[in-house]
Order: sequence, then structure tokens, then C-alpha cells
Amino acid sequence: MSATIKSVAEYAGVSIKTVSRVINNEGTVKADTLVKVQHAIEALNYKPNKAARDLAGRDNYVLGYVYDNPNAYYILAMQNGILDECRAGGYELLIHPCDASSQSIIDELLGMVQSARLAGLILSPPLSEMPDILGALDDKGIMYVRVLSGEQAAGTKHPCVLVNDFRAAFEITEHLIRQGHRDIAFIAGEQQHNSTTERQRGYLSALETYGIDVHPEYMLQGTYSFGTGVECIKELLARSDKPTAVFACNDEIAAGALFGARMEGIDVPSQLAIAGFENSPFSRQTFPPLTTASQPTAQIAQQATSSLIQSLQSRRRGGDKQVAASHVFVPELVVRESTSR
Amino acid sequence: MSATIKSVAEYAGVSIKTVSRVINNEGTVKADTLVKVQHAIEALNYKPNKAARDLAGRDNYVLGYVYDNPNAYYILAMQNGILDECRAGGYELLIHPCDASSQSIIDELLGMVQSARLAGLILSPPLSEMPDILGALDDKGIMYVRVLSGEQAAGTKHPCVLVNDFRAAFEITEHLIRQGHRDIAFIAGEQQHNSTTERQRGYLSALETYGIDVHPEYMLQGTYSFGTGVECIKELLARSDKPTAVFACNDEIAAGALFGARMEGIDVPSQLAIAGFENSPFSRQTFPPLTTASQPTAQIAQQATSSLIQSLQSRRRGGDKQVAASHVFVPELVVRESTSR
DNA sequence: ACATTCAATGACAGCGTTGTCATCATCTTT
DNA sequence: AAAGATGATGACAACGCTGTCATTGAATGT
Repeated sequence: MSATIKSVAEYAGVSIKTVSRVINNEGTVKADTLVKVQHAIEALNYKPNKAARDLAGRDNYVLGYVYDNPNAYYILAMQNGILDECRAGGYELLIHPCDASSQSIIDELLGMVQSARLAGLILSPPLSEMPDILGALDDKGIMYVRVLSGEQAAGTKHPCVLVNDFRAAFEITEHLIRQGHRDIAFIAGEQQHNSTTERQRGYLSALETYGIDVHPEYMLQGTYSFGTGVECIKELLARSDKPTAVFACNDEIAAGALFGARMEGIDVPSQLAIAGFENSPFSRQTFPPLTTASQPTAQIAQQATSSLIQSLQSRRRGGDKQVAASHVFVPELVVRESTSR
Repeated sequence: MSATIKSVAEYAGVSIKTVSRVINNEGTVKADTLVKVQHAIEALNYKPNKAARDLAGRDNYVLGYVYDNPNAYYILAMQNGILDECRAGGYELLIHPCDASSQSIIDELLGMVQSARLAGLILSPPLSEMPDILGALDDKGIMYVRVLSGEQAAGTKHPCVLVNDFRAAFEITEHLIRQGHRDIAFIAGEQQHNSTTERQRGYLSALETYGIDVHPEYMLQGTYSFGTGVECIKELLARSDKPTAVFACNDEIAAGALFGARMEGIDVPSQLAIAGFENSPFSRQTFPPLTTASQPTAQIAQQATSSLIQSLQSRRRGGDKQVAASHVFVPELVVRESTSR
């Protein structure tokens, strides 16, 4: 049927082990041998058999994506990005939704890694920000890559991909200020997500930069849900000193706030400006559409996955324990009608 | 580390081949031997090694989920249902988004099945309704299960799971009629989806049952998108004989219609009733929330997957070519405020 | 020139299953 | 009772790769 390592070896006139060295980038192959083998691989359109590699090697060519996040759009975008890179690198993906607040979450993850002999994990918030989990993985020598909120790499030996929520939140707040708003409320999601506190920091920093006093009563906190938006906006609009703008921690909260405002008979944007975060599809499907910040989730996922695969390869090659690279993405401001004057 | 077929065989005092027969349900094992082996498996907590099975067997323990559908909630719900069953049956899942209208779609699928040695495919609309694709798969002897719109099984040798869109659409239309509406518009999505025509049939059948004349100008057609809802509602509201109710083929269209109505200054539900279909999360996140029909997508996916796995097993056992079972689900009417009087 | 080291390569044994074919015990049939 | 058919089981190779260790040839040091 399809080419095997043996046929490639014969074609190139070397042993199968040398071909194995080439496909695994072991780096101990002479330059001209390397070329010969690569030619043979190309000529025969050889693809290593995953089952055989899994069976013979120490761990399987399978990565795990672990998440605890109700946001379907986010998950799907992450997943698609991960899948693209997995396919390119010959890996499979095991998808594992879980409950981060569960007592047994650590055992669950360790058990999963062991029983499926996973090569590595991709962690997105909030799991990527839980020291206990990371510590347990480190102890067992499990490879992983983290996607999380932050501005610069915390020097670990594991790669990570950062999303600069601080900066983006600053820009959204700045946008509202430039529209003339001074009474700007902030509705937060779960505090356990680092992105929540980062976005809050960005909000506060913008207020400070523009010399606007912080109004603690304007800062509310709930969950990343439509319901939180509805409740919080009601609370805000019940005040005698209503805010004129709201920055919600994500689009779902913002959509809820929009809904709530409308129920109270408040028009958006003329009486109240609302901004969200994430640029999820339904930020375009509200009336009016939401100003938000767009993060290239699929691209972030690709970057994370390819970093992980690279670490995996370098470890197999001999384990240079150097600090892994990290990448930073800054979400981009998207202005729509929910904040227009 | 963990138990292998060999350790189970020793423990049970049989050969490894007999253990293999047991775990594959080959059925040629004596009753008491069977019990012995099952005990051994339980005692040692034995799980067959997937890589070894893949390597030794004819095809891999991997199923493929192929889809062409922009609806994140639907896909994720399908996927979760499929994953649950896969895990239970020891299968992996390969996820493959694709473009159903592509010229090379058939080659793409066949190539994928061959190169990943997939055991079978799970097809959702519109792919599950394309005769060319099904024919090509049949020719190659590729196993698959279909999820599609319909009322009863088309007797094929492949299992299928049906969603009775006709019935549910009838009920939605009936609900509108009972609310006193007679001028009910219908906004369709892509005609290539069987569900579109089924829902349309249900709509027409309800009108007929209640002796209401069909008004062809009230029947519009577009895509399953927010934009279609916006455009179609504008067209409908521009008429002198405006409809008093709209049944949109899915929630996304309905949300667009709601949006469009509001832009035209029409209140929902007092001036116009709107119903959607699907019960996707954002049918709850519009103002007012949408009346819709709820289909248990994850459950449908589970049923489909377990049917497929069963077919696979029975084929391995000797290939009784009997007509495969099919299951029917009827989406359930969910009444919310967008149609209240 | 000779011993020593090191880089490059190969031979070969697994990895844990399934498929094929052979074997053996047990029924039927005549 | 002998022959054949049938059912249950086992021995063993094969699947395609990686890990280990041995071997080769060239470079280095003295």
C-alpha cells in the first residue's frame, strides 16, 4: 500500500534506523545522507505510521487539549487552530473538557496523561493559571504549553502564549474616554481568570492616565455570562448617578447589559455606551453591534501547539533544558455602533 | 505498567488469542472460558492498547467526523456527544471540517479515510444528504452513519439517525396559528439542507390543516445566517400586507429578523411574532427571547456514534448484511416571549 | 605511527495486538 | 465403530516503528 520506513531505507540505500533518525530530527545524520533520505521520503510520499510510532516509542503522538470554558466560539476556534498544527505535525488530539474547580482535577489530568500516554498538554485559562496543576505536571515531567493572560513571559522551561489583555482593555477604556465619557462602569467575570484582573488593570490604568477618579461603585463583578450583564446593568441603572458607559469583560456580559438596558428603556448608544471584549460572533448580532476587542484565537492556538511540538522534539533530541520561547498577542480594538456618539 | 493481553491470558490460563477473541466479541468462545477471561480482564483492569490494535488490525480505531456547518453550538454539541461514545468504545475521533460544495470533496474524503485508515465516518447535514458522496463511500465499502432530516428510515445497510423536522415545524406553525396568526411568513435557509425543505413542508402542512391559504410572497429564502434574517424581514415589512408572524428556519435567522424588525421600529411580539428553530444558546439571549424548537443534539450524536460502532463490530464478526437500525428524534417546541400575545 | 575518542551508522529485539493456519476435542453421520 | 464435520483453542508471524547496543571510519592527541 503506502510507503514504509523500510521502503524508504532501501530507496535511499541506508538502514531503517537512519531514516528514523531523519524523521525524528535527531540531528546525528551527515548532511549528504540527510539529503538522500529526504529525497527518498519525498519520492515515495512517505508518511510515518502513527500506530507503529505509538507502539514502539515512549509516548504516543497524541496531544491533549484540556479546558473548562463554556464559550463555544472560543473553544471551537482554539480547537481548530490546534487541529491544524496537529495535522501538520502528525499528532492526534484528545479533547478533554473538565471542571477546574473539582477536587480531583489533578488526579484526573495525571490519569488521563498516563492512560493515553499523551505527549503533552495544551492548557487554556483558567487551568493554565492554576499553580497547583502546573506544579503537579512539572513533578511528573509532563510537557505542556500554556495560553494565558499577561504581558511578558514568566521564565519557565515550558513555552507559553500570552494575550495582552491589559493593553487591549486600556485601549477600549481610552476609546470610551475619547468619546467623552467619564462615568465608565466595569463589569468583571470570574476573578479566577487572570484575564479578568488584567482587563480590570487596563481599565484602571486608562482612567488614571486620563486623570479620571475611580468610582468603586461602578465596578461590579459576576461571571462570564449573559445573566451577569443583565443583573449588573440593572444595579447600575438603578443609581441616581448612572454611568454613561459600560465596559464589560466579555461580549456575553455586554450582550446581557444591552438586553438589560433595553428592558429599562435606556437607549444604546445615545443614553449609554457599551463595550465588550472578544469579538465573538454574537457581538455582531446584537442591536446595535458591540464595540469589542478582537483576539486571533485560532492563531494563538496554532502558535501554542507548534511551540509545544517543538519542545517535544527538542526534548526527544536530548533535552536542552533552556527556557522556552513565548509569544505575545495583543487583541485589537474593534469599534462598532454600541459606543458611537 | 498496565496490563497487557499477555498478562490477562496468563491470569486466565488461556492463550492470548482467546483473550483477543473475547475483547473483540468474536463469539466463538465457550461460555465458561468467556467468564474466566472476563474475570481476568476485570481483575487486572485491562484496557486494550489502541496503538497495537491499530498496527495489527486492518483499520484503526479511529472514527471521522466530517462536517460543513458554521454553527459553533451545533458542532460542539455533536462533537461532545460523539466523543462520549468514542471514549466508551475505545475509539479516537478525527475531526474534519470541509467544504461540501467543493469539486474535490469526494476525493478529499476518500483520501482521508484511506490515509488515516478510518474505521468509519459520522456524517451530518448537508454531507449526509448528498447521494454522490454516499455512493462513493458505498463503492469503497466505507462504513458510515448519517444524521439527517426525515421521518422514517430509508432502508440502507448503513445506520442512520433521523430528526423529524417536519413534525417540529408543524408544531411551531400550529403554535403561531393558535396565537391567532393567519399571515405567517417563512424564511428558509439553504435549500440543499434537507431540514430546510422538511421544515417548509411542516409549515405548509400546518397551514393546510388549519385551512389557511398559502401566500407565496410570504415565503422567502436565503442562508442560515443573521444577515438573511435582517434582509428578509425588511422585505416583508416593506409590504402593505405585512405578515403578523414569522417562522424562521433557525435561531440565527430569527435573531436577524428580530434585529431587522427593531430597526424598522416594529415591536416584537406585540406587532410581530417571531419563532426560530434549534434552541441555540442565543435564542435565549435576544430580547425578547425566541420561541424555538429544541433538538437534543448531543444525544443524537451519541446515538449515531454508538450505532456506527455497533455496525463496525458486527461487520468484523462476519458481516451480517442486514439492514441497520435507525432512530428518530422529534425536536420539542419551546415557547418563549417572542411569540406571546 | 599508534592509541584514543567521537561522530555516523547499522543490526536486531522488542512494543501489544490481530490474522492465519494448525491442532485438538467433541459431536454427527453412516 | 470409523469417518467426517464442527467448534474451540493455540502457536506464531506480522504490523512499522523506536531504543539499545555494537560497529565502522575518521579525527584527534601523543
